Amino acid sequence: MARGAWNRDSSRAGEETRSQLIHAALALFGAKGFDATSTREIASAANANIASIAYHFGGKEGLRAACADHVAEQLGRIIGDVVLKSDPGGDPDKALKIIENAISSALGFLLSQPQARDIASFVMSEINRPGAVFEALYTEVFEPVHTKICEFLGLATGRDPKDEVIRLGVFTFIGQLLYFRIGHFIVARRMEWETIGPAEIEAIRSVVLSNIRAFVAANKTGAGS
Amino acid sequence: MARGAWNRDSSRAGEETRSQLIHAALALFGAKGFDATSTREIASAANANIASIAYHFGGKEGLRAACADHVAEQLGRIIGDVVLKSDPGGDPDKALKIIENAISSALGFLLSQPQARDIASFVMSEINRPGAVFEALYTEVFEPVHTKICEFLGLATGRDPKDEVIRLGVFTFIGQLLYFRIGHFIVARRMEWETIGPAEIEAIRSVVLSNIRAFVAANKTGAGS
DNA sequence: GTCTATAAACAGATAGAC
DNA sequence: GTCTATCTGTTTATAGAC
Repeated sequence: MARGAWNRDSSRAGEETRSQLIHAALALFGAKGFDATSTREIASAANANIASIAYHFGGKEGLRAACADHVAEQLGRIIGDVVLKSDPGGDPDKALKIIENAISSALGFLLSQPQARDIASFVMSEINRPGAVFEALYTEVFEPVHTKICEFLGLATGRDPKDEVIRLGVFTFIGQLLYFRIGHFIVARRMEWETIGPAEIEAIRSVVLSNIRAFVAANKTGAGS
Repeated sequence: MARGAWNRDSSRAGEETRSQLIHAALALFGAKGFDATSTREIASAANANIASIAYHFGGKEGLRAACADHVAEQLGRIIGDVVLKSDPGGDPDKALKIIENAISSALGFLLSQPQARDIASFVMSEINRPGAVFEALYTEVFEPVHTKICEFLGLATGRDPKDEVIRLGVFTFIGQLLYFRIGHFIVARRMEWETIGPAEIEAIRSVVLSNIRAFVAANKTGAGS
């Protein structure tokens, strides 16, 4: 199924409906899962007609693909732009600072934006499903962002960005971030937090950033290895 | 719906069918999701009849609950026993060693056992759904294991196990582990690994354990804080 | 306990009026 | 582009024979 090749949308009203369908679908797919969400629910939530899904996206699968495109674009703006457009200019300290900023803003987005939960759930359910959605997310978001952070981490530690330790290290950073979104309820319960607000995010950020600095210190060339 | 209160299973054949249904369901729920899996598929995979699900579990929801019980029991044996029955005897070095062993075996289980993928997927989809399944997994697995590791980490760092930094720190450990299961395909693609075998697991283990030692070093009382 | 057959509800897709 | 009405297939649950 080709993505985004369904309708030419000659009118503005069509674009509006199309957009509302994507947003409603993303929220429902994220909250309940793709299979558990019926096209009737989506249309109802988007104040649109059931048949409009087939008209705009060719069917439920087309809507899933459109959601993936939307998510890739969103993530590109939120994470990608911050990371991809930063330039440490060869300064290791600046490189570490950029990584810290990227982690901070990613953490803020993941834990304070209501839409982040649905986006994260949607992405999480798609990254274990080999297919067009995975390919789009990987090549458009994961690969470029990971590569760029490896570049910065390589600079910060004085190692080759392609070094296995660097590439795996970046994944351990991402894992730490993500868990506080995935295990949201577990964390809140165990920490005895009613909600995860600014103060709680700050506590998490502090620990994660400390871990990243510890990684850099432990893996710096000349400082042991 | 009360869990496990459906049938008394007076015969051995009944127990056998019941067990096969749980195993088949867990594999399918994990691989495709609860909603995407039909009771027909489950019955077929378990070499049982469709009606047997209603007979043994009262319906599809009862089967989900039975899977949760089975998973809680499994995780209790695999992770829980290793962690819960270790005793560092007040020695900080031994405490760190126990944590390292626990992380190592959890990593081994997550990345090399075929069943781990389905269990992880199943758990992942349930921890964002407040309900009886979440409660069971939290009180029977997550809470006791997390508390115990906090105890060890407190001993290793010389801090109070209830310290916010310790409790959050343990979550960052778990996040690092889990990501290599959740982001399996992303990691493999980016690392240019065909599969994640013993050698690859060893590389991951090395980085994660190094991070944990760096955490302990950075958060030891007397060593800065 | 296990089976077949079927009921009742629901899914996604589509034809055709407007 | 949007709507109603409907087609076709599938779902879970269940009744009842064995």
